Amino acid sequence: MPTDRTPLTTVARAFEILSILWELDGAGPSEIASRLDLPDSTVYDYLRSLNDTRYVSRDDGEYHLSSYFITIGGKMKYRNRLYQVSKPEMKQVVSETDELVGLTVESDGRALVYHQEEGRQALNLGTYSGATTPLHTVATGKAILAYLPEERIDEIIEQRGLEKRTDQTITDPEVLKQELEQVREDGYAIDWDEQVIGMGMAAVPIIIDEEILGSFGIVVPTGRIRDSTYQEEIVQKLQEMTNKVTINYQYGD
Amino acid sequence: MPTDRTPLTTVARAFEILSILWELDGAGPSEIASRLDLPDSTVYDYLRSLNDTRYVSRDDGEYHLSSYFITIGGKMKYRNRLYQVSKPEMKQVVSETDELVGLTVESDGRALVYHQEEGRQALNLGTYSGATTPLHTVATGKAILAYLPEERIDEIIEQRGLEKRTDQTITDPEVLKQELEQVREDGYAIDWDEQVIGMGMAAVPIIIDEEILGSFGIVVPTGRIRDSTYQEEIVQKLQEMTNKVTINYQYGD
DNA sequence: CAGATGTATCCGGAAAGACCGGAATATTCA
DNA sequence: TGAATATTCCGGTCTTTCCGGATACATCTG
Repeated sequence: MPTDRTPLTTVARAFEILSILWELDGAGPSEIASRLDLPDSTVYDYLRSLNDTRYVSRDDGEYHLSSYFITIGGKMKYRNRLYQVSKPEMKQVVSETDELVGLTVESDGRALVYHQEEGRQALNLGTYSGATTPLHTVATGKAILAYLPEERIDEIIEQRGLEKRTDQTITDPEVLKQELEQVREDGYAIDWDEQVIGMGMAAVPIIIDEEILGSFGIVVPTGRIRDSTYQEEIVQKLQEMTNKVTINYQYGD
Repeated sequence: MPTDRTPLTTVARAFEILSILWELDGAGPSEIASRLDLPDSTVYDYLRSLNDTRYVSRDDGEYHLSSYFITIGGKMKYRNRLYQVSKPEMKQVVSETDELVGLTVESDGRALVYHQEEGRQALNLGTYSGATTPLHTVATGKAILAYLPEERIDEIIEQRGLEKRTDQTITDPEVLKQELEQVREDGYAIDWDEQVIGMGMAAVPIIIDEEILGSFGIVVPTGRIRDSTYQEEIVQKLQEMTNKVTINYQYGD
């Protein structure tokens, strides 16, 4: 039986400090030292070392994550095949609907807005590429959750819980599972006022080779999504888009 | 005299490995070990430790940078004041010109496209948020370079050189400095075919409290930018935008 | 402006833990 | 299926981290 070996403490600490720098949006040795209950001089050694990498830099006497993270984040996205294939289709849908269209993926048990395209007067209440939310509070998340293996769903609920965002948020695992069953039946997910009051969305899963890669969603004001004609229209657009993307993803150049 | 202490080797190596993972877009112990001339087992210890952080994950038997970089990159951008203030103005200009509008900053001696807004049929030859290029090959870069302290300019040339991208690229430091002088006189920078054939751009610096924060640029096909009427029109739009942003940056809520 | 308080940096030796050879699995490929 | 290659596991040695204490620097404060 392999003895679960502990990670290299120096590596673990380095990244712990990185995360604190991120959280605090910059800090000095003493502030971090008190958080980690380590001597200032030790933390200083780390910061000094981190500062020698491209990932951290010192401005105004504080150590920060450097803009290299923006470079990596941007390039990572740019070289992702799903993004490449999706972007033109998303722009197309925006030009037709003038709403907010997003590509969401699962990341560490949460819904990550991978990319979004905004119409001229699209509703945008604080979503952006890079934003994360609990999976169960948004249609895009539920469209993904519905196609994850049962064990993984349980694991996520276990790990993350079912945090309540608004009065509409589903907080009971059984209710959630019923809803996911419904999503699988319909082939799409809908929500309104679950994440943010006044905002609703429709979402469809992107499934390739039996595997859920993410979901496309369209965000609209709650009022409009409750209109079933408009809802149908939007869902249809999403499904068309997904079909094209699925094909291009697999067979495109 | 302080003895220049070496960075913690473990920290340096961890980030070196991170960079290799990024470069190779995923790898295993042996591949990295041979690059760094270290035993496989040592590299394994690092990968194991990195995998315990949010920054690296293991898929398909390989270790990769995780999508957490997209989260950080996206959020870092989203919480940046210059971005917040610039975005609406950039959208405005796009709606007026239907070209590609970008916000560029200096990052580690290179031009980093921090954000961009695209018109419907804007020219887009591989620029995107996160893309970097040498400063001297693009108008946005020159608009920044022109307002950096002389020492910093020399340092960048020293460190990065003046790489040739096309026949139009400036490769002589003296010629570059003359051009930067010209930029300071005019208050804007222009280029065409220096970075990519067929693409040209105009850019103006964003200066607040005597400090250069970045530049706004508009990308257009070479043909159009050579038309001096259109050039003037574009430069004027950029200057108006910069004025608004400068004011909002300082005095906005 | 001097003194006081807090923070950052520097140093060197003790103690912790990274390092790596070698063995055991796991995976790939013919 | 067997050989070859890659990954994972282990434990003792010895390099490096770690940290107390000293010093430099910055910021208040009366």
